[in-house]
Amino acid sequence: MMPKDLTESIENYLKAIYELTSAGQPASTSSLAERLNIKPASVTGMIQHLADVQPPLVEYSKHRGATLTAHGERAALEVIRHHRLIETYLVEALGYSWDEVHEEACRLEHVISEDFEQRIAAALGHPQRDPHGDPIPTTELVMPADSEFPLPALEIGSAAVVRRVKASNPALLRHLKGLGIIPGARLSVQAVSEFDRNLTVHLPARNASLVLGAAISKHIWVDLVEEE
Amino acid sequence: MMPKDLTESIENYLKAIYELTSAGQPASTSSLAERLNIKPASVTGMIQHLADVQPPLVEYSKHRGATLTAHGERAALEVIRHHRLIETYLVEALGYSWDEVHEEACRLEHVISEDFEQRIAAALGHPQRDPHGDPIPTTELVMPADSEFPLPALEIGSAAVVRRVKASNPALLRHLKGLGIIPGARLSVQAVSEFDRNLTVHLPARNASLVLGAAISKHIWVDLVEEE
DNA sequence: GACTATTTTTAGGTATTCCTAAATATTATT
DNA sequence: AATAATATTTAGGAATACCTAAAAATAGTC
Repeated sequence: MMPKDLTESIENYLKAIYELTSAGQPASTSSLAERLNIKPASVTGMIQHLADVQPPLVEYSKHRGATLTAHGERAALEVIRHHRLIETYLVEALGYSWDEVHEEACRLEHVISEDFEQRIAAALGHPQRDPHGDPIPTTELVMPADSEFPLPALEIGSAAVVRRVKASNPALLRHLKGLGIIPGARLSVQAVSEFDRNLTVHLPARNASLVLGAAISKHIWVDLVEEE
Repeated sequence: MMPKDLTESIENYLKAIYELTSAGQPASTSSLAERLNIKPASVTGMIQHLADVQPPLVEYSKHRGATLTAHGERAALEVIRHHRLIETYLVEALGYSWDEVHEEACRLEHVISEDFEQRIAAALGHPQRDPHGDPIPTTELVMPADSEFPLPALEIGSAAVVRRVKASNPALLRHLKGLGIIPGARLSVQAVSEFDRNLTVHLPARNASLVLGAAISKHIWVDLVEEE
């Protein structure tokens, strides 16, 4: 039942494929290459390897991209659970800020034991989301269902709450925290600029409005809230 | 000033050389091979590499073993500091027992950042020894001086205190804890068996005596204490 | 001091994971 | 439907860190 242990490199590929395929499409060679900072030719080689391994970790047909098999998905969720628990632990137990945790978690996620995972999960009270609001897969490796969606899809005037800030760039994260854009923040969209997709966002808690470019707003995921 | 970052493999070699040369002799190819579970031929290759790198990490002359350069020693002490701080953190903050920490620390020691190191050191109150009593190098990478010595060198009848239990085998560590042989334990040697070097050890706290074979006793390091 | 046993080194090889450059397949445009 | 642009794959290579087998050096014994 327990799959062998995978190399750090393979775990990074599986994690990247998981995230890229969450949109419903297979992960293309070039999208993987860009995300992993590896040349496309190398990605092709690794994908072919992951499809050949027994049991196969990905399903692959030439020029058509890769998706995870059930085995591959389990392995990916294991790494994602590690990553998100570690990020949470660094913030909650060691006083890191949310912009400092990504790199550390990226290195630690591949080396911690299942025992370590269980202990920090217990120490944190089995959290359901990490400091960026990303859901933490359960011990049984199920990704919790969520209902949030990217901010650009929010209707003008609807009240929403920030659920996730899907960014790892430390400077961007500090910037957003400075603006009050953190999980739990209430907001609504007042206007959309037709050509550049800039959003004018209102934050009732600060009684302030600000403008977010499309490159930022797509990383902010929100959920609808009842008006009060 | 800051040396490049070393591979996990190189860090393991440097740590092993540090420990093997602490006895005053250069580390031989075969002793390194045995400690690292690597074939001697491979060790020769790596030692030559470590001596050729700029700046050199080891000093090496053929058939005569390896010692660390100042650079190599700094790198080794960095890894050892990581290892011992992590072991301490696992016990103090996450409830591990002293026999469960070695493997976890061996993996984590290579991937934590200096920031992580500083944070756990601060969280622990900058401890001077790890759960096995081994001294933790300072932030400035100085190994604290110590006065302890192996139990077989303790004179019969002298009161001593256990300072270090230099073992990583979990079963042995559990055994010794069961016997009361942990850092801080008072003891004295009542008798030495002439041929097998077995020691009859008395533990005043338990008002009990026990016999330790030479293979165990050499891993127990003690310090003299004033009689009261 | 010669000889044997042991240790160490050299030589050549393997697996992993990346690379570049060239060839090929797909997609978009006219 | 042909062509151009883009994406992907193939082919061949490099670095790291191991391996085995054979050669060479050292150490121990008579």
